[in-house]
Amino acid sequence: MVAMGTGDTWDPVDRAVVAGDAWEVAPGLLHALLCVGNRVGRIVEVEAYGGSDDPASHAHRGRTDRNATMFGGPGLLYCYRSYGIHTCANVVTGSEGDGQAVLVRAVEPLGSEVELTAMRSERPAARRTVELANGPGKLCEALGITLDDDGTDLLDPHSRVTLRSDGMAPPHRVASGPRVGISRAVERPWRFWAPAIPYVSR
DNA sequence: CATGCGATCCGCT
DNA sequence: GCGGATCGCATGC
Repeated sequence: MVAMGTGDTWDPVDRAVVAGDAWEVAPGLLHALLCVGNRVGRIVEVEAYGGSDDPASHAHRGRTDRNATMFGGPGLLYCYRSYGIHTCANVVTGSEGDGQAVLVRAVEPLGSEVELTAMRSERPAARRTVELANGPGKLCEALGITLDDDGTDLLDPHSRVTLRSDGMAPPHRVASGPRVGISRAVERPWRFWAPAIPYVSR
């Protein structure tokens, strides 16, 4: 059985953890907790996106109104609208001005039965718990992350959306492969996931 | 189970 | 105008 508790049961991760390059930070975020109030998801799949040197990154062509948060400094939450419909959530990494971020692609839903019920009601299409948050748009809908949360400091314990750790270490072995849904820089194996976990995407 | 497509936003061509 | 860091439904095997 998983640990139960509210989102503020645990401390936010240290900012130094997310101050490195995205491709180095990303696997270390596996098993961390993405918390929105009492809704909690354990991160089981991520993708790293670099700054101007990464053709697949939103930051590749520099700063715009949409991606400004990517340049705002490590620990911020960068939210963007995908395909006109879905919201995706990223943890900004590196140094201020870099434009690096880690996309959260899937979480294992945790929290109390009350919160799990709330998440299921957000996603009636999910027939099983495994399908609740096994995709970047799905997890935002299940947890209640919207574009209004863009720019949130995930490491401020008082923020509505936070990045925390309950002490569980990242997986001993991390699986990696090409990022999903991109056409450039496909050769970079910057998608990372916890192997043998049923909550990953696709 | 595999493939196709619509929804509909943002940034670049 | 078009191509995405997507998802869910419809269709057809």
